[in-house]
Amino acid sequence: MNRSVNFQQAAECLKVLAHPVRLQMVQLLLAGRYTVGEIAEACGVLDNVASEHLRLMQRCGFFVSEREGRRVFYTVSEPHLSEIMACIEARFGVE
Amino acid sequence: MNRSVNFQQAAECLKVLAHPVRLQMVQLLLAGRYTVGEIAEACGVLDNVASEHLRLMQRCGFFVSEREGRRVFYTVSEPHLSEIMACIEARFGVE
DNA sequence: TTTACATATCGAGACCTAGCGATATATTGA
DNA sequence: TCAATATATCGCTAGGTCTCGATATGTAAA
Repeated sequence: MNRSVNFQQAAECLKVLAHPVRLQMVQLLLAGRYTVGEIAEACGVLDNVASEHLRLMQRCGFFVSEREGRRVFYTVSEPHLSEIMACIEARFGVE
Repeated sequence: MNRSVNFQQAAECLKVLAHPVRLQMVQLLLAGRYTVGEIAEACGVLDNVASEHLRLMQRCGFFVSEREGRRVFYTVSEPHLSEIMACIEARFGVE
């Protein structure tokens, strides 16, 4: 038993996930593809703040970005993210 | 869709989980019941450091402690923890 | 080519966290 | 009671994170 886990790397990624705004971004992007402005508005933060959060999420492989004109769209790129979010919803979801 | 989630509370608990030593503690305690000293040794940290990590885990409901004589045993008390750990192992486990 | 728009980056300040040594508390046995 | 063991707490320092306003970059429309 006790499958070998890279705790260091796992902790770094969990730390990125461990922020209320970033969790909200994950839930949003699991449902679709949105621009920085749309994400910022949905999460109630300034555009530059959203941009920095998105950059962190991108750095650890959760999201990818695609520019279209002057907009940049973000999408989920980590396959396990929906599973992890499901666990979080199971524990912290309210009826 | 988009089940309503308490992102604030979820983020706080994830932040507690997001530490390599604490992740290791979770994996250990999912497999059994151990004293502070045993946990500290297994995780390669000083007893007082382990004690502080364990207190954090206890505060957000992941662990509970039971004193027996001069020892204190810790066990997992959060039912979703094994599911969450399974997700983490699926993503960050090495073969 | 100038202007507006969308996003990204920078620098600063406030706040938080990790880990350590020292010390305190609790329990047991001599 | 005194000493030993096991755990918990405290005070400190170093380093990290969050958010903001300001500014920079990239793109398209006028």
